[in-house]
Amino acid sequence: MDTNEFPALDETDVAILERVERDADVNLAELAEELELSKSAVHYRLNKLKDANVITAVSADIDPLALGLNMVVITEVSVAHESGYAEDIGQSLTAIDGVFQVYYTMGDVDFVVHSRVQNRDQMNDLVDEIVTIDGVNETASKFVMRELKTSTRTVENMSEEMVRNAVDGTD
Amino acid sequence: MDTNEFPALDETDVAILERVERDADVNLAELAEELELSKSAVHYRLNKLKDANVITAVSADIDPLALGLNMVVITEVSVAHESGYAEDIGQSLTAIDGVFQVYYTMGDVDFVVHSRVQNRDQMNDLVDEIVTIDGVNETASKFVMRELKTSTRTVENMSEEMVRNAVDGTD
DNA sequence: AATGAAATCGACCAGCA
DNA sequence: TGCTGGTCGATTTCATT
Repeated sequence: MDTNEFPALDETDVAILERVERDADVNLAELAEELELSKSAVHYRLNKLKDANVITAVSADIDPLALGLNMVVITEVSVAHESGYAEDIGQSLTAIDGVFQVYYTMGDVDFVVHSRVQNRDQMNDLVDEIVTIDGVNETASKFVMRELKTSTRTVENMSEEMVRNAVDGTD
Repeated sequence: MDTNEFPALDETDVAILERVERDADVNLAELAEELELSKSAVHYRLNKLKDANVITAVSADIDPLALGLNMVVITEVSVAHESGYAEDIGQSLTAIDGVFQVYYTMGDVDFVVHSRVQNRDQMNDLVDEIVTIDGVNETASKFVMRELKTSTRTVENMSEEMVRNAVDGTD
C-alpha cells in the first residue's frame, strides 16, 4: 500500500538509485550493462525517477575544506514556549549564513542547528545571531572535533531490510 | 598563504562550484555562456577541480521519503573515558545501518549520531545497537519532528564574507 | 521495453597569451 | 599555466515498433 506521494519502486529502481547517488556521471551504456537492461529502459526509468522527484537533483559534492570551512558547530536552541513563534524562529535559523542543517526536535531542546564556518570570529558571530533571534530562550553549542561520517547518500546507508521494505511498500 | 592542501581558487572557480553543486546537469555551453568563458576553459577548470578533489563526486540526490525513510533520530553518545576506545567506537557507530552522520565532539557528550529509519522498530533496534557497543557509557536520543533545512551544499550556505575569504586564501 | 537514427554534448588538440 | 576555437567521437534523446 502506498503511504506516501511517491510511486512504488522495484529492485531495479533501487539499483539505479544506488548507482547514480554514488556517481551520477555513469553513462547509460555502462549502467544498462550492470543492470542487464537496455539503455532506453534505464533512460526511461531515470526520467521517471526525476519526474516523480525521487531524484531531486544531480549535484557536485564540494569539499568544505577546499573553501576554508574547517569548523563545524552544533547548537541546541530552546525557545520561550508561551510564544507561538516556533515557525518563525525555525525560518530565522535556516536563513543564517553558515547554517546547513536545522531540525525541529521533541524534548527539552526545540531546535538543533548545524553550521560550518571558517574561523572563530565567524563562529562567535553565528552564535550571537542565533541568540539574538526573538523568542530564543537558551542555546548550548558543541564544537565538532572530527566528522567521522557525513553521508547525504540515502540508499548507501540503508540496510537490506530497509531496502526490502522500500520495495514492498510495507513501511 | 595556503593553509591547506587545496589549490587557490578564484572567483570564477567559486562561480563554477556554486553552479554545479546546484545542478551538475548543466551542459558546458550553458555554463560557459553564464560565466562569459569558452567551453574549453570551463572544461579545463572543472577537470582541475575534480583532480584536486575540490569536487569529490557528482551524485544524484535522492529523497529519503521516497524510500519510506520518514524518521530521523539524533543520539548523543558518551563513552567511558578511561578506555582509549574512542577511535573504535567512532568506527562502530559509522557502520550501523541507518546512521548517516557521526560527529566527534568536545564537551560532556562525545559523539553525536544522526540516523534515518522507516519505523519505530528500526529506531529501537538502532538505539539498542548503539548502547551495545563496547565502551559506550550513556546515550540520549531526540526524535526529529521536522527537518527544516538539510543542505549538503557547500557554497550555497556561505556568506559573501566567507566566499571572499576562500578566494583570498585569508582564512 | 527495444531498435536505430538524429541531435547534442563532452573530450581533445594545436596554437597562443 | 590558462585560454581559444574547432573537430571528432561518444552519448543522450526520441520516434517507431
